[in-house]
Amino acid sequence: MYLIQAAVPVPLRQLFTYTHDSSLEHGVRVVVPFGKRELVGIVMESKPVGSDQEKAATDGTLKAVQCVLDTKPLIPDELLSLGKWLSDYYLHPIGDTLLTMLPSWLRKNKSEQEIMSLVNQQALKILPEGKDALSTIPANAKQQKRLLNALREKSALLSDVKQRFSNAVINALVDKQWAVQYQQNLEAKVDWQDKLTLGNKPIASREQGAAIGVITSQLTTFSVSLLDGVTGSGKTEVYLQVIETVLLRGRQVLVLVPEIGLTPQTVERFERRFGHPVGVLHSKVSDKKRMQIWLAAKSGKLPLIIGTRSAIFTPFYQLGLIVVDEEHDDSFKQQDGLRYHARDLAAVRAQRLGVPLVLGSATPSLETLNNALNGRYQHLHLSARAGGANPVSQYIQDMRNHPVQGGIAEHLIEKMQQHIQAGNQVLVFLNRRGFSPVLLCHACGHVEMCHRCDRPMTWHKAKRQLKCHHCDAQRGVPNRCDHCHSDSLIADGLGTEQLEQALQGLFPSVSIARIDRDATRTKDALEKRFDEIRAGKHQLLVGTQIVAKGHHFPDVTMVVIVDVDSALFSADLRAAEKLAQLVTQLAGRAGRAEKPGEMWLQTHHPGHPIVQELIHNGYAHVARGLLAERQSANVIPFSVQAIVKAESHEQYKVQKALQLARSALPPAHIISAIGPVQTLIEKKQGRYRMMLIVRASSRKALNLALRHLLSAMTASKEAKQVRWSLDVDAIDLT
DNA sequence: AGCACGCCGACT
DNA sequence: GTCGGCGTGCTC
Repeated sequence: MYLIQAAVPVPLRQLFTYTHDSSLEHGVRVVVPFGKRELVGIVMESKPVGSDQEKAATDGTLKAVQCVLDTKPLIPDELLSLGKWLSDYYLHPIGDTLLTMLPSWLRKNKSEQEIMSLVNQQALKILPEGKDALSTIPANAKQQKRLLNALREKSALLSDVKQRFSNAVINALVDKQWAVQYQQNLEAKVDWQDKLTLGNKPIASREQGAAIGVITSQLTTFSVSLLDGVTGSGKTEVYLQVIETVLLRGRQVLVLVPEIGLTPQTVERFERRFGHPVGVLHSKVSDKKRMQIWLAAKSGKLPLIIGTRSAIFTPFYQLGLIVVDEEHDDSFKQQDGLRYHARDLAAVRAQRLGVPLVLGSATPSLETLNNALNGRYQHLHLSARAGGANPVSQYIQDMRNHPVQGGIAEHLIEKMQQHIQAGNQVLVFLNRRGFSPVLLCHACGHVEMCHRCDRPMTWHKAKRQLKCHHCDAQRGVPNRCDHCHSDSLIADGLGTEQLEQALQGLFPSVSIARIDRDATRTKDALEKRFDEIRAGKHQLLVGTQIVAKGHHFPDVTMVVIVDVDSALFSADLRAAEKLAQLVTQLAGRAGRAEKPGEMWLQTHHPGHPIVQELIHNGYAHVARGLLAERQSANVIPFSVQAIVKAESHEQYKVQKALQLARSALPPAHIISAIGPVQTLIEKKQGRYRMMLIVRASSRKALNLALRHLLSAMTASKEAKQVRWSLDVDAIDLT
């Protein structure tokens, strides 16, 4: 008799022990009874029954494994141990962690046969008659000729062919016996190495060459390189050439991209370069396809995987390199359930496998930049822009006492008019990230601050009060500015919708395109909107974050950033970093060499160091300045943090639960706790929300403290009455 | 998370 | 007199 410890998909931080008449390997899936239910569990430990005590348990308290789904483990040890690490680090239940990591096919009660049948794929290959026919094929059979040509060098999976050719074309080739369908075993030995088309590459610039050289000289050990290069400096070419070297050595490559960055064009570029299908993973890939790619990557059949966040959980036969493009992008952090950061996890995986990690960005996150500056990461620079100098000049619009219409300075409205009349596009950008309205003096720019925390007070319109989100101090709204005694106190609070309306009033004959999450719910709607913009259907573009990601706007010659101040005076300590990244990304994406553009930042604080640095010295300087501030305030990345969030219909319950959480923490000299304080969005769907920020100087101390907190929370009645969650390395304060 | 048990209000 | 509301408790 054996004791089997299994991870079961429930939100409980423990394994469950079952009995079985034989030993089971780690990673084997089993069906186990669980309460009144049957669940698919994953074997984590297996040992023979030893002590009498254990023997007694086998015929009493323990239940038996119901059935074993796999004859050999489908889940490799590497993933299993990564799962354990994740569960420990993010303090997330192990069963749910594995659930998040694995394709849904493995979590459902799918038999081994059913899963393995996926690796026997229908494929299409050309016959000698087909090759002969290529020269004699009638001119009107265009598609048939195209498909034959595609098959000439190598056969293709039927599912891939079907995406590009109709059934009629495929059937025609089979009927004429020019091509034949056959079973291809995707688990067969690695065979792509000699099929790659390599060497077809542009000559690298001196800087690119240097970066490629540094990375490829150490492909057999763990290292992290930050590829720090402005938009258009050719980061992708560096990736491609490094990837080529890795593939040549028979190793696989994983490329992670932000959610919005994975376009068909990107995939095509990789496929064209290497002449081999790429495994593509994102939220829209079907469960079946996902399972296929998972198996193909695991067996070594797929040389290259490109995917979003969750692709970091792909198993590999022999991984040789991980690339994370646009590493600063927040979409790499999962915001619910297992709140992992794919970029951080990429570093963990690369280290465990002893392979290099390349992080690319024009605007590196402060976490990554700090690691590059302190020498933990290699810092590789690409400064040259392929098309010459940055075509966008940046200016400050001083808003103090300046007449404003619809949130835009009159001076800029005139300029916008000129640009539109010249046949160009104008982009009006509203920065709403980490937005919390502050009380601002329109005459002098003074912002009402908390006397205790020296942080801006948040304006609560309904309660007619100012509140500090750091210490919960509050006071009434003053009538006059504390500083210059002017009575023109204003609160910013414009949304994209209102902005669009106001602009339509100002420019009645102009077509306005709104680009934000609300207007473009689906990815298709977003693509469609971008196509319209490229086609010149709209002259005025109004957008949020989303426009700064991935897309180029060649006809935009003027960019207006409406509200810089809300980022300078945000309760979110990352707001300034995000603003700097946005402005820089936008500047890189608007205009082109022969059509120089201008960018305007509207602010009541023209002298603010962040604004000044951004305009005159660029992101790299701002980022270093922000890092220095973070260091003196001893916040991330100079300390580590986690956030406990709670919500309930009753506000006092939220307070109580988080206060209990706080009281479970070690003393203040080890851990500093802030809160319970307001979340940036205080009430959502009728539920009051608050958070407790927990800071420590080391990951170890934080982890330990959170374990105390967790055991107190799971045992307490107060916590059971609220919805609560724990977010290690949290970046979301909403 | 599910899925039970359990003890109080409006219905055949 | 039952049906069903969701509070509390357990799952090897």
